[in-house]
Amino acid sequence: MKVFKIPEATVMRLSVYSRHLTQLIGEGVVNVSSGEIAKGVGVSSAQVRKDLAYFGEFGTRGVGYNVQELYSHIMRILGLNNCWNVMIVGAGKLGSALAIYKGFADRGFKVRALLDTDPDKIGTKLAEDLVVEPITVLEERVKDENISIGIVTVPGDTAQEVTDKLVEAGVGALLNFSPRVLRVPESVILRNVDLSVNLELLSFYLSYGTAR
Amino acid sequence: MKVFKIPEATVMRLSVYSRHLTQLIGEGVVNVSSGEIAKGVGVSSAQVRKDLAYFGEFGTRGVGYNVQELYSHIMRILGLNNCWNVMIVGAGKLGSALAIYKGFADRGFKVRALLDTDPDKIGTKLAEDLVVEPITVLEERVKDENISIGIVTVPGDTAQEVTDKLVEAGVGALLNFSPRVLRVPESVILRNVDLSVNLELLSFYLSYGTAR
DNA sequence: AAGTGTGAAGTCTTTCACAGCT
DNA sequence: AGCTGTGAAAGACTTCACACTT
Repeated sequence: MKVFKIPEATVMRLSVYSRHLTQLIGEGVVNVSSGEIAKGVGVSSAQVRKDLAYFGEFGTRGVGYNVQELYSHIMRILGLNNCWNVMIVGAGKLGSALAIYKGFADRGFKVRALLDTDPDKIGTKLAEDLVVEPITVLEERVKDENISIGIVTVPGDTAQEVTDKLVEAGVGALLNFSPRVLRVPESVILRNVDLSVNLELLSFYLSYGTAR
Repeated sequence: MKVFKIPEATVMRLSVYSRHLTQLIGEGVVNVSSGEIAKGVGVSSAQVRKDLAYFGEFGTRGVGYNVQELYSHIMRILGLNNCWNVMIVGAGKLGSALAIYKGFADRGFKVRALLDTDPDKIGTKLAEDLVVEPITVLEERVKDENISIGIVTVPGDTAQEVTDKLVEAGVGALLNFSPRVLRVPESVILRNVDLSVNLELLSFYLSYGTAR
């Protein structure tokens, strides 16, 4: 399969489309047009078609898309046709919240381990099969549980250190919630979810708007 | 002040630059070049200069930027030279975690209220001056506390309802953590932080990578 | 000599508009 | 008649490269 460079924005929209389709499936809708999807998720219909066109022809001209079929295609494209094992490092409020976040489990992301350095947190039971463990078991757990995704929820000053350990242990992708720019090898996929940046964007647009 | 359309990416990078500058200030650095900032945050030096150029000329040719001065400029640009009052609706694990997230307070975002419908959660004390309140006080609290930013951390099925209430009450901007596409009037600023979308992006790139 | 500020070029992304199926 | 799939056009963003200032 020759894959052209896919815009990141396209992949993110696919994820959104797929969730909209879940909803349509729940409502028993069988067919849907690009225009209807577009309306449902707030983009243009041409955008929807272009996004899908990167991966093939999933619709029928004059008719639209079969909801169930399109959903399956997108889930496969996103690599969500089977589970991913996840490790979270940092069992603070945020890490703990993410560890039991239902939205992840629903989409096939299984949090297999939650680590921290704080002795007070170690041993805390968050769910039937999830107990906070010391960070010393990181490498062992990554290997035993076949972890491919690491989530970093430690404070900024230890984020790079934790990242290095995760990379060293062989994790292939990282989701960084710390407010630091992390350095990883080319081969490791990194995404930042900077919560403050998002609020600051609102701040900017609020300021700009009121200054008018 | 005639403001051209500023790319969203530029605003997000400014936020990142400002945090990098905080670090430099801590280290006692007085001057910094666009190249050094670029290296520190992982973008090109031309990008840094271009981003700043949208807002004025802050540097000295041949020398660079005064760290403290540039920091102040960026903070003002971002509207962070004074506080923003924030309300969080949804006191689940995520909402509660965000409510006491230090990263927000550090940057001038004050969480003045945390609401929920669940009687079991109402009354829970999260901090000295933060107790979970019933959602019925939403409008009153928005007005009394002069709330301009709402954070939505309720499950998807009530997200639109909560959003409507926040908009009705007069909130100017929303940060949506629910996995739903929200409808808001043109005048209200909306940003989505879809946690699953970010993981699914990793899933996609992992799948694509391993399929090679 | 060093490093900013910026038009111009290049690249990437979205929208347009219509041929081609059903 | 309706809606997809897609080249071509438009638009947005990034990088280049260099004149200009200290």
